[in-house]
Amino acid sequence: MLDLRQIRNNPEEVQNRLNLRTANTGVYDLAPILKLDQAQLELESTRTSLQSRSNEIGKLIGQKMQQGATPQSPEITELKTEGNQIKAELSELEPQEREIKAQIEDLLLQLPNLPSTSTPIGKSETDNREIRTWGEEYKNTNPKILPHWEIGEKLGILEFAKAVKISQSRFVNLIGIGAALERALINFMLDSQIAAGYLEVMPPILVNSKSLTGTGQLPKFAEESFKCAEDDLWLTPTAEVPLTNLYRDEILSENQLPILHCAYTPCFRREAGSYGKDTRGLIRLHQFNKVELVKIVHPDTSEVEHQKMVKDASAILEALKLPYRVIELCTGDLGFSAAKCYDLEVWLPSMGKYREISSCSNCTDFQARRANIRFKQAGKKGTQYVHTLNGSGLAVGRTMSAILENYQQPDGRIKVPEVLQPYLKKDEIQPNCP
RNA sequence: GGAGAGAUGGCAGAGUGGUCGAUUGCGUCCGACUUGAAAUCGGAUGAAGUGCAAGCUUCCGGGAGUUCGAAUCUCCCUCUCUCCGCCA
Repeated sequence: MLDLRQIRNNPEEVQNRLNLRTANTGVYDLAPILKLDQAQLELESTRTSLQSRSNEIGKLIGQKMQQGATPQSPEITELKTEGNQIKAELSELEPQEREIKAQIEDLLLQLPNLPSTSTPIGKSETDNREIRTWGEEYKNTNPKILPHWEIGEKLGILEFAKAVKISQSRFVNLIGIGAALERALINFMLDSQIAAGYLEVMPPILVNSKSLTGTGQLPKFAEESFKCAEDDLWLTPTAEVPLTNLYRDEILSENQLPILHCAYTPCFRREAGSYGKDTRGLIRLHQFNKVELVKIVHPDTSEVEHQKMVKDASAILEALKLPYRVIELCTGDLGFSAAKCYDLEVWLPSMGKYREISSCSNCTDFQARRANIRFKQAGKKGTQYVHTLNGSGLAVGRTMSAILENYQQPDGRIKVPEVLQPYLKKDEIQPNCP
């Protein structure tokens, strides 16, 4: 959520920065908010002075009664009459003001974060900026390489058809060594991030509406998540939701910061509107595994912590010797809650291109404001909003697909990345191997 | 699912109609003592809105009501805990 006072005090600047997110202006319009805000302030000042007099009357009556006045005495009845008049006026004003406040809140919840001033300006993903590439020498150059879903089915470790029978398209069964490889990846990723200083959490995977609102998935992107019909619970689309909301409505002390968490969870996405895309393989499933990183930090440190988080995520790719590149998203491609975002993209030989495998966002105070996560500085009055960051470390299924392709040998065997061998207790995967 | 109890400031926990944003303890901060620290002692310390400020207003799970006046009384809802049942 954006700061209403910032909108009020610098409407043009906020509007301009919002416009950087879209090719056409007018998508985000502050005018209705400004208008409602003004009306609310006027109502508030009237209401406040009425309430002030009402409080005064209450105190006066209390005093007079203690001094011996009876409830029937003229001075008391006069005050009571005035009190009742004020009450009548307030009963008109209060609902109006509440309604306006609710409208403002609704509108604010629809607005995305302001892009950071350091985010490159651009309209779409084609304007994203490549920061660096890594691991050119590890790219698989075999011209007859099979896409991961084909080699996976051939090896008997990925199975798609029966997943459709069990649930729907966009689900997969991992079989035998395939399941073991997924587990190995999860464990390796978690162990690495724990060593990097993140505290592991295994959170609830069903989360309530407040949590999804706190991190920005609601109200705007309700159609992206699976909802449980009978309860106010949703299947979490990313562990960012439970991890960040661990601290919702809390006032932390400065010395608790930074807080670093990692978590493995399955993630669930409806993928509404992406029916034609990535229909085969592990790239775009309704359910996928992910190891997530979340940081709750002091605002002064969020940029540094963001850079570190990108390092922590890319360390996994480097340990696995998977070629990747880092791109910085432009203003037009930025996610709803992010002010600045780096994507890690892994090389997928079958597609001949890099595909997103991690997205590391600095959400500045945007989620903190929605989720009401603040901290107190010792000896300082008041509270400040923390900054929140999140990043994948990494998407497990996409990592698996990158391994099945980049480590694919001409005879169809898959070499197991060295760092995974202790986890998998194998150095290669071949057809029907146990 | 049945029965009961509860929800108060960073935490614990008092407060059953009037000056209560709320006793107290812990925590935190400042100071004294000390070579330093601990202990001890003294003082300060909730959040939010608005305003240049003084101030004013709101907030005791959420909503509605009674009243001149509600943390306190009434009703509804949500959540938590305990016991029973059921299941893992």
